[in-house]
Amino acid sequence: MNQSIARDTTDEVTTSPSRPPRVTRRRAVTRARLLDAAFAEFAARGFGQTSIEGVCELAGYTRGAFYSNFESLDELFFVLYEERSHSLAGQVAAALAIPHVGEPVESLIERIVTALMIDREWILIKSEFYLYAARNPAAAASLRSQRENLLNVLARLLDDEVDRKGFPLSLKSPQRLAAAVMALHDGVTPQLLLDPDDGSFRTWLIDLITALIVRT
Amino acid sequence: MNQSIARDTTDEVTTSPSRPPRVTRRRAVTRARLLDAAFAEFAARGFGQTSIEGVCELAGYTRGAFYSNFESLDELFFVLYEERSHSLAGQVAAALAIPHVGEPVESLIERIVTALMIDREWILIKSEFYLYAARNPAAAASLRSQRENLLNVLARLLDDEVDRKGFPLSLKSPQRLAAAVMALHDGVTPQLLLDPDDGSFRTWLIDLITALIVRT
DNA sequence: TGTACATCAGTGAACGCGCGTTCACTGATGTAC
DNA sequence: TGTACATCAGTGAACGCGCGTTCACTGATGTAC
Repeated sequence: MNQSIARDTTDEVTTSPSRPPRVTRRRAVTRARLLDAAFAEFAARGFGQTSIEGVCELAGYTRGAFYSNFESLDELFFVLYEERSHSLAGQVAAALAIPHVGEPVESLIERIVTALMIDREWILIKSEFYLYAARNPAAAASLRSQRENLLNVLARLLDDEVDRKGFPLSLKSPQRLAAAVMALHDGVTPQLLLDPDDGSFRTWLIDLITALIVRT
Repeated sequence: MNQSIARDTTDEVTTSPSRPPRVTRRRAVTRARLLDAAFAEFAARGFGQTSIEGVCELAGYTRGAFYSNFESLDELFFVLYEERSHSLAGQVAAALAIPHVGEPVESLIERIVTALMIDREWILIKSEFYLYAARNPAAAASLRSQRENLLNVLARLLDDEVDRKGFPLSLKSPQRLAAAVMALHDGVTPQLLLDPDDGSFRTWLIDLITALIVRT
C-alpha cells in the first residue's frame, strides 16, 4: 500500500491481465527518430514511394524496431501528422492570441500570414495527408476538426479586430470571413509546389487577404 | 511514286533506318484502355499505391501489353495527365469564349465556376499530379504553362467584362485579378477532398469570387 | 475481292529483387532488496 | 550504492510474396499483287 503509487489502482480495477506498460526513455528516443526519418522520407519521396525499410535505414534501426513501435506505415503517417500539426496549431494559436489593441488591419494580416506560413517540406507532407484523407475517413475527420479549430481562432481574431461594415453578406459572419482567409491560404499552396524558389507567396497572400478584407 | 502517299517523303529524307511506324487501330484501343484503367486506379488508390499489374488486370491485358505501350508508370501518368488536362482546358476555354455582351457580373462568375468545376476523381488525380510535379521538374513545367494559359483566358474575360474601377492595386491588372480567381478556386479543393458529399462548394466558390470582384 | 507474306501487338512464362512480416534471441534498462 | 533478477526493446536472419522487367512466341493486322 505504501510502496507504490497511484499506478496500482489501475491494477486493482483491471479486468485484463495487462500491467501498465513502463515506457522507457530508450523507446521514446527510437520512436522519435523513426518519426523524424519518416518525415524526411515522406517529404523527399512522397508517402507512396516510402518503404518501411527506407525509414529504418535512415533512422539507423533494423526493421524489427519499426514493428516494435508501429503497426504499419499508415499508422506512423497518421501519428506523425497529428503530432506535428497539433504542435504547429499551438504555435499558430499562440502567435495570434497576443492582443494588439488598435492594431491596423495591415499589421494584423501580416501577423496572420506569418503565423500560417511554414516551410515547403511541411506543405508537401500536409498535401500528401489531404490526399490520404480523401481515401481514409479517420484522417479526414482529424483534418476537419483541426480546420475547425483554426477557423475558430481566426474568426475570433477577425471578429475582434476587423470592422465588417460594408462587407458582402457572404463575409459578414466572422466564421465565413475566416473560412475565406483559409481558402486563400490553401489556394496559394499549389503555386508553392510548382515554384519552390519563388519567395513571393507571402506578399501575394497578403495582397489577396487584404483585397478581401480591406474594402474601401 | 504513284502507289503511296506523302508518307514516303519521310523515307526519302530519312537518315535513320526507322520506317514510319504504322499505328494500328488495335494499338490505339489498347493504349486508351490502359489509360482509362490507370485513371480509375489512380483515383481509387492514388499513384503511389497503383501497380502496373493492377492497371493491366483492370484493363484486361497482361503486363507485356503495358510495356509495349509505355516505358513506366511515371510516363503513363504524365501522358494521362497531359491528355486529359488539355482536353479539359479546351472545354473550359470554349465555355468561356462565348461572348455575352452586357452580361451581369453574377452570371459571368457563375459561368466561370461552372466551367472550372469538375468531378472528384479528376480533382484527386490533379492533386496527385501537383504533388508529383513538386518532385519532377518536367511535370512542374507542364503545369506552369497550363496555368498560364488558363490565366490568360480568364484575364481576357475579366478584362472585357469587369469594371475594375475602385479595385485595390493588387487586383487592378486583369492578370492579377485572374490569378486571384484561380487561387480561390484552388483554395476550395482541400475542402472537397475532405467532404466528398457536400455539394456546397459551388455556391461557396461563387460567393468567394463575388466577394472579391463585386466591390460595392 | 482474294491470297500470300511481312510485320506488329499482345501473350504468358520465367526470373529475381525489394521489401513486408515474423520470431527466437540478446544486450539494455529498470526494479527490488 | 551495489547486486541479482525480470522484463523490455531492438537485432538480424529467414521466409515468401507481389510485382517489375524481359523475351521467345503466336495470333492479329495490314500490305502487295
